[in-house]
Amino acid sequence: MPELPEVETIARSLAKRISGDVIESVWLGSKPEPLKSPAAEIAATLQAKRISTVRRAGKHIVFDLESARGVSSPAQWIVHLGMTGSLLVCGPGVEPATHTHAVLQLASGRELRFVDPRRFGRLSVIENFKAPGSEPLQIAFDGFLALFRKRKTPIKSALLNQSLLSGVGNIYADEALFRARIRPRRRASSLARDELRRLHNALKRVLREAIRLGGSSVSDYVDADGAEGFFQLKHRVYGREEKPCLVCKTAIKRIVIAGRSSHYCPRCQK
DNA sequence: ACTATGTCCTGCGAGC
DNA sequence: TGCTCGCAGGACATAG
Repeated sequence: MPELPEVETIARSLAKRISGDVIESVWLGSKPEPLKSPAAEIAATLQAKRISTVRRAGKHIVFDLESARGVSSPAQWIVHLGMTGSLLVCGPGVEPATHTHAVLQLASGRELRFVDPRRFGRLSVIENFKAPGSEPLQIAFDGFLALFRKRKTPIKSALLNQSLLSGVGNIYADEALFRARIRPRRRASSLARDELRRLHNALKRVLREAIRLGGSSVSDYVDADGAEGFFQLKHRVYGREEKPCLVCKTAIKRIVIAGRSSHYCPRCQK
């Protein structure tokens, strides 16, 4: 489900709602699948901690923890939502959704629930988490250029590689490439400097606008308040196979690159 | 070191 | 109505 704009939206709504709240108890589902750290370690790290901040790093949600007396702790709870994960703040009376894998009881009386049908999401605790790639909204153009200059892989695959850029997923890769007028199968190393300039700018514009609109709700994505995003209304190629290009009316094509569907306009994108 | 492919899961809609 | 198939916002392991 979630790429950078969706994760940013979720992190902001969580920060607004549960910053300062204290984790009183932790329940983790019996299937250990979604746990990257041992269940006992996660429970022990979260227990009795105050959530000082919630923020995004790449596609990860980072909960900064402190001891309930306010002493900051290096420990962080890291949640990766995979394809279908969601974090919901709700009252204790609300019936838990199927595929609820973790429930945190908060001192305010509310619960923070992690729900994930496909179980591609991951929970872990770690000290001083750092996402591997660069933040696309932070990296300067020189750094952006250096990431791709020597890669022979298609630019679409390079954009999805989280150790290069952190946070770009399938929707925003396609949308940025359309706006930069670059075909997804082009080898990254074949892109001229001005093409990479367009791509860098297009990616930043697309991500910023998507954050402003609360992300893309393609099937069932909602933020921690249950609110939908609206960027899906601005998609120009993603999910528009065979529909007319909004610029030139040519039918949008769908191809598969690295196992992921990729959408582009064969006329606008070179 | 880089690149391509398969696999992990459940659920939904299309087509028969 | 009920089935089978293909597809889905992601990231790893593995093989070349």
